[in-house]
Amino acid sequence: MASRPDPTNGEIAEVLVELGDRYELDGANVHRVLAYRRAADTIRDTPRSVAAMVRAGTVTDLDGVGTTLEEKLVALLDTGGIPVLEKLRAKIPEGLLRITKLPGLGPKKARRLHAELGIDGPDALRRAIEERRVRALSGFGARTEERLLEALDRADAAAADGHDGAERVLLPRAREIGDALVAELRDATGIDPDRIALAGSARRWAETVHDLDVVAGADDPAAVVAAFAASDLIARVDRSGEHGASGVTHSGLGVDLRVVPPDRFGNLLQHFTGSRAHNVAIREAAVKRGLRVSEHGILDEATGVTHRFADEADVYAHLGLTWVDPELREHRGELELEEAPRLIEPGDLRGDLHMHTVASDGRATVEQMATAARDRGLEYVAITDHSASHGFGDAVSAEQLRTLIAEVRDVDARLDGITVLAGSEVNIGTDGGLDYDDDLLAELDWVVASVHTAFDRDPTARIVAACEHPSVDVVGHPTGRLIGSRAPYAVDVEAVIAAAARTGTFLEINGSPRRRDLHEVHARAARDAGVLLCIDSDAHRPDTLANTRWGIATARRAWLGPDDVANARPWDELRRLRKGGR
DNA sequence: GCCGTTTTCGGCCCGACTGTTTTCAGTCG
Repeated sequence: MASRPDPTNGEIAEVLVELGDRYELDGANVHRVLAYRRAADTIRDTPRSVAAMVRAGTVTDLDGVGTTLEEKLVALLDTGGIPVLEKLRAKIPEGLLRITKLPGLGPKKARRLHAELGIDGPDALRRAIEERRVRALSGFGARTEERLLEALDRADAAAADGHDGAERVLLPRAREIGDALVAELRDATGIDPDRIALAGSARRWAETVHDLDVVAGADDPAAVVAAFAASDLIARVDRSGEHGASGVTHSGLGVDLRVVPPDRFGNLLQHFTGSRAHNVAIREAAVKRGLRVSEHGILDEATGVTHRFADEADVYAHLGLTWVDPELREHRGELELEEAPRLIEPGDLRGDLHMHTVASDGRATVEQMATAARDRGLEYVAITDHSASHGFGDAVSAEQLRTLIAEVRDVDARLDGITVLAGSEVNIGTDGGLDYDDDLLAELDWVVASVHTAFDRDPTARIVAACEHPSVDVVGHPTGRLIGSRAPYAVDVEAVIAAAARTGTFLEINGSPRRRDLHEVHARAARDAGVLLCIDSDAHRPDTLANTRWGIATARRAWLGPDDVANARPWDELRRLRKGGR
């Protein structure tokens, strides 16, 4: 019998989400639906292969995975499907799932539309509204018909534009707008600078942001709301009241503003920073102690007293929890911490070991990159242009690499205040081999090995082979994903981590905001396996040297401290840590 | 469907808003 490849954790999670969605439309108990979604979240966040855990009989070790789900996962692995999912697929039309994505239309209403009017998707819904049949149902009215028709039109328009209308923007764009808005509101109102902040996923430095949350504690909320409405950054205000407003930026990013009296700013900031899973876990734990947590305060049910805090740290203290940095608030064990970990900070980075120059596809010279890096406070950089097989006319032949090495040596000798290292970002070939011969590679101070071609040609074996090479210091962007546009290669990250640990190879956290590769979950697993991580900019111009900030964000979300990061060390220390102590 | 300092059954996080209703269910974040 032909064996099928194991589903990835992401694929397993998708199946469970679909099961939850279809169960919900089938009228299942809401907690059962929630159980599927929670298990999906846990599985998506698990760094090890969940398929392997299922085979080993240990999958119920995961939070929220019990014997029933285990049975379903066994079936998924053995047969490629889950019987009840097939039944639900036959019973619940695909189009019904689609219309629950319309704002204002949830599973309960969709279920009734299906049961009572036979509506099985967007087209049937539109027809029923046009024939005024929807308003005849109890609980529906003319206003609901109007809103649903608008929502259908917007969904069609978004589809015509080639997206699904629920876009997430990359963090740098979101933070640029969010930080500017916060600064503007602060300047316009004279509010205490410690009582206004960007919250939500932007404050957690997530990879992408769905909308911005701005929270404030002010004695005069109306002034903050007025400043928001007057801001040039806000294209349209959709709602406005005495406690806040919501609107849309010129680029279509939604913004929610909430304002409370200063004495409860800490509660508000905690609530809107999230994540949802973090907050749910906090509230569940609090309930067991007779406390009810919300954005308005912490209610002690025994005394009836609501405790409010101006500072977020006091919210955590009152709940008996360790305050942790926002980047950790993803319900990945942070609530069990007895002490907040010292996370890596931008100032901890001493070097940047992945950047390009005009020798390949960069825009600046070796000297310009080195000078810019020095001005940013770095002690050392490695110049790592693409290697001989890169193509695009940007390839660096062996002869050109020798010339480049000489140029780097020259710049290093002339420039004070920074060490400039000769390196390369070497392609890993389809056979796992590298572009330059071993003697030339051995001349380099620093070698990044990356997959840039033939992503479907066994990337795991090729990367593992690169780890075995004595001159390879680090694997660059190990999974090759581009956030929102390209899935990771089918690489077994566990196997790569194991190979890196065994061979003393470092793994990169590429700081390009659309890469952030390794992902935080894998970076954390690598650290736990004893692998050192490199946080690099992959800069192609002087200004993108700043991309290490996004790599730092991923590292912090991976719980990494300075000791876990190779280039948080002085070069003299790091050079001795390279494999073989070269 | 999961889970246990309320422990193998009976619960399971919180509040605002909306539109539909005359007190609330559904949706959303």
